[in-house]
Amino acid sequence: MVTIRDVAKRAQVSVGTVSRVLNEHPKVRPVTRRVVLQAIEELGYRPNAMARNLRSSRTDVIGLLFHDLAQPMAIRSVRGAEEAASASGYGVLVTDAQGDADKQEEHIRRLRERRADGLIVFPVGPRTSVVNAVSEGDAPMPTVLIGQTAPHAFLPTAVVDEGPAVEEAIGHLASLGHRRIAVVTSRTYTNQSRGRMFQAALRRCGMDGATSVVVEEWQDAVEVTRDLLTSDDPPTAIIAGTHGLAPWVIQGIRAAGKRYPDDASFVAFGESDWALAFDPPLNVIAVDFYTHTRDAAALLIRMLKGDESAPRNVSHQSVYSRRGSVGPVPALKHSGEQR
Amino acid sequence: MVTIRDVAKRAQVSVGTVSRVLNEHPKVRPVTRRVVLQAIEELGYRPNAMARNLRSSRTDVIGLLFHDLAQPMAIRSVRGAEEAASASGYGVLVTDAQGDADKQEEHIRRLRERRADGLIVFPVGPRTSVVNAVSEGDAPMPTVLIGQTAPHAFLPTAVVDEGPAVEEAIGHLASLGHRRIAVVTSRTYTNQSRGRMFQAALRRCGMDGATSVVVEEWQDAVEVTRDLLTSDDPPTAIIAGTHGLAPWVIQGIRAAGKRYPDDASFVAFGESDWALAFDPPLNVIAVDFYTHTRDAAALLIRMLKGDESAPRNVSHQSVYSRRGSVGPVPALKHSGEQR
DNA sequence: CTGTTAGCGCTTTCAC
DNA sequence: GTGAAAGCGCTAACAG
Repeated sequence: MVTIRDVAKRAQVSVGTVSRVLNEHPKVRPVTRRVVLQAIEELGYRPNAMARNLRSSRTDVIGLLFHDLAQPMAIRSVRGAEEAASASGYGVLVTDAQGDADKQEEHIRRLRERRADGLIVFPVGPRTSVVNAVSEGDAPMPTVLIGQTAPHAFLPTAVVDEGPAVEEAIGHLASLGHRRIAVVTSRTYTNQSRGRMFQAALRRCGMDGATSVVVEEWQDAVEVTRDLLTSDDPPTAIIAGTHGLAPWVIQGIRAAGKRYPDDASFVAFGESDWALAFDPPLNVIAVDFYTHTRDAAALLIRMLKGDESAPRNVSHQSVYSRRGSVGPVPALKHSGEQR
Repeated sequence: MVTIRDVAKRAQVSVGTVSRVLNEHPKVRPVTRRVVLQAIEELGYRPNAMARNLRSSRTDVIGLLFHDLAQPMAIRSVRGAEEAASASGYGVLVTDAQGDADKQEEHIRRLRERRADGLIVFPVGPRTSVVNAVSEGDAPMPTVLIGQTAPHAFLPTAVVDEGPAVEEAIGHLASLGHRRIAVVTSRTYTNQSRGRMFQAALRRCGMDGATSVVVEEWQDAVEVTRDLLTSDDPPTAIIAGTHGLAPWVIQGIRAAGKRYPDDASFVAFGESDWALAFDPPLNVIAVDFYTHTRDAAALLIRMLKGDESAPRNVSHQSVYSRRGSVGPVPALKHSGEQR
């Protein structure tokens, strides 16, 4: 392996000088600089990041910890983080808690051992678990939380503000006469604060709440949806709490012998190209996780660089997109089957 | 920061001994071991991976380099690699070449500087570019290529064997009378060897080739598909060369005022839950990239651990799933519109 | 401007 | 079994 000493020898300078040109220190004579650069070139020298890390106690790596990497939004987040990180010379270490708070803590612990410079977390379970894990030890690990609903008191947060979009969606349903709504969610993504916000919105629109079903595996949503729709008192609208559930809910609607939006309206959280490919296309409540996580990573990196003017939180609003999967409740249409 | 010296002091032993218990060296007296462990516990000591790395010249990190992280299969691969790595105490650094061979080389260079222990690459452009970049310098970086069609001569390869599935799909189409096929692919995923294999299969089935269109952006597939289908001599079957294209092709079919499978058959490369949610569901040619990349990562890790009995390549076959998006060519159905 | 030097925290001989 | 000591390759502080 070719080290900084080899370069120094070849360039007839000291290692200190080589280090200086490597780190773009201003006080290096242009001639010296050129000689060193040439030696580096000739030797094909690559600085050893490990040694550099040890010395500077930085790794230029940020951790990206997911509650569940199987969520369709995850890939957009990975891309966003990778893009922001890459642009600043950082690397992104991706880990997956698989919906398990214990795994989440274990991953945080590992990332601390690896001395990741910072961390972005999509939390699973109570946030305190994350807070404890990142602040464990002497120096807490700089962390940006991906926030559900509200910023966190201790940790900088990239908040996904779903409130207005949810209100709008519920209002839309209410205006079309819907009173009985069912929400299907997955075990790996149960967001309590969203649940509360949701219930509040429902009440405000004159509904007394929604049936909520949590499925273990996404495909279980087929059966769950079918049963819901074929029950004695079926909901008139179904909401998929996570984008991964949407294709299964759609199959469930079909399995019940129904169609949206005529027999039941359908709204999904999350967005994908597929939502537009259906006929009619799907109404969704979604935030752009690519941008969101890119901004979260950018914020983290500003923090890491000691940028005092960095904001404490960033926020993006979810948007409710009206397409074709929501319609009036069947009862209100009476007979005559329009459309 | 609490270091190994602090632990040694507290446990009244030397740093060497602490290091030994840390590394589960067999020759440590159980009593000593316990005392050290206790000191570690009390001090909340976490070994510093950077120092360890420098000393052992291993980082326990593998790089995962994508040709295009926006491909829907990417997330499955990330999960597979993360799972295999995590299970063996490795971390996964994810990078994205965004369809650009130069970026690919740049990322490989960066990963070498970071001293990633190994690398998994979904190559973009000529493989030689990857081979050069990983073998640059004194010690080549252990690398597993994700293979398109065939294993590589120099690098261990995780081969996606698409041959039989493609043959079967083409045969299926041929048996239903299809003679004019169009393939829509994306700029960021153009696989030359697949193209050749494809043409060979077509010829074998008595077709003289397929129209092939490369789109710049996925959504361009809408227009392209519509134009194809409304031309004077439209293809009777459309193939989406990448799963990300499928929803757009579907929209294109609709934009042309047509329906699959009646007016044109449709097959997509790649798989997703959405393919099952359509009515009728989509025929696909796909390999399980979760398993595939998990196995690729496992192979890499075996290599890194010096496992001589590790196979040189691994391989998974693509599968052609017949669902409902392929039917007889319109002309053969004459009038009478069955179904 | 440049050379010299002292470690960063850990693993790993080499003695005892 | 355990301790002492020599660095891994680099950065930064201090002289000059």
